[in-house]
Amino acid sequence: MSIAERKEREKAEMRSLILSAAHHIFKEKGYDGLNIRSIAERIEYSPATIYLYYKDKNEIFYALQYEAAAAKRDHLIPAAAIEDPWQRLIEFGRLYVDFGLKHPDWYDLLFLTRAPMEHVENQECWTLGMATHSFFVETVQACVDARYFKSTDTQTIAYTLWCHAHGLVSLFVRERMRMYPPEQREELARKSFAMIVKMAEGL
Amino acid sequence: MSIAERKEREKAEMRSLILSAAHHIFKEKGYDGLNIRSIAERIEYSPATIYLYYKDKNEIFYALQYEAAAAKRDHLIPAAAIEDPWQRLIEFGRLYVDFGLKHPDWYDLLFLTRAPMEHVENQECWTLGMATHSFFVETVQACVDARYFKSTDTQTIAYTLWCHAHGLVSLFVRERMRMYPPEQREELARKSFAMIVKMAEGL
DNA sequence: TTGCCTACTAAACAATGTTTAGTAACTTTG
DNA sequence: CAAAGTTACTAAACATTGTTTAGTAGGCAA
Repeated sequence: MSIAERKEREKAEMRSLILSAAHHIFKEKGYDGLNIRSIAERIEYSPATIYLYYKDKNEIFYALQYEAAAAKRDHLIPAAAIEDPWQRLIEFGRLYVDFGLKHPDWYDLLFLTRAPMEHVENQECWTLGMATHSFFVETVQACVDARYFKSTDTQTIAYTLWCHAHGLVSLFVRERMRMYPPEQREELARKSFAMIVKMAEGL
Repeated sequence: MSIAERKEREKAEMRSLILSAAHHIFKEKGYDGLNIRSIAERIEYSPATIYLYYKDKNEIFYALQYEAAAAKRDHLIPAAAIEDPWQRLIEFGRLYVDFGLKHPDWYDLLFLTRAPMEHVENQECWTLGMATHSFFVETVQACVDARYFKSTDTQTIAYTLWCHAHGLVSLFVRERMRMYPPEQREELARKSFAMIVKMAEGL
């Protein structure tokens, strides 16, 4: 069965080659510059070959989205080491915003792009995202348990904080902050983050 | 010069006819269902004719975006009548979120779509949006002036509240709330809005 | 060695944005 | 009013991009 094994390995390698090309093109040319022909050209195969390894463009897209979710998780990992739940929550939030501002393309792909959620495919990515989200909610729960808040509505607290962070990053990523001079934007984001922390203290 | 006037009027009517068709198609079939040929078919002209009235698809798109901005402004108008700045601010926020949840397509077009901001065209829409935004910031300023907050950093307060509302609507519009059962989502949004109001009280 | 099967591709198809070249009706001019 | 010019419109084509089809060449099995 060695031949079959080799073939399977080669198949996996080819999928990985395609995805890696897609990854590079996405990083260089963004969402709009990513098309099947450009991937094919980069790996020096015909466009039709791509379809032997991925059902359609969306499947490649989902795979990329998974990479974004993994990158986000990796970015947030350092927060997990912090003992104190309140400090952990703050650092988690800070890293979340930091990820969005440093990797707007990835954030866009995860949260602002139309295509991905339409069909409930892309299970792995959703699962990974949910794990990260659960870690966040658990940290809020730990804060609630330790009486860091007066409120005990973990769900609403978590959701409210998420809304703020997500809104902050989204306005950045989609360039809806034109009313503020470019050099002020990051500072405003930092101030706003500090403000929501202060506000949360009074919860 | 009557003929020239008539021609100008006819030109404006045609532009309006095209835009109205685009509007209907957008409402029925959404962003992806809106294309030049479908507009042409609806108004019973050839696709090429569209290009005699709009430079390209983006220009139609920008015009639609302006409609969305106008719809948003109209939706928020009732808040302006409220005397007390704090109550006005709350109502403004409530109506903002309400608009987003009731007209996800419009909100999407205004804040979540990639195309519009790329070139700094679409001046009128931006101007209209800025006017609405200024009204919001002025209301926050009025609250600051009336000592509703301990903080006096109007800009950061306004931005923080906007981040929350925008994040809340965005997560809805782009369906990133799958972890909550559908029937819980609106309630969670309402609770979160109430929570941010409470949090703002302590600012 | 023969026949099958796999990986791959050229070419085509379909959808959609956009341009070109031409036509018919309307308007101006002499 | 007739000739010339202009305008409004269109059919057809072109370009791009996702996707499918019909094959082909080379490895693999019998």
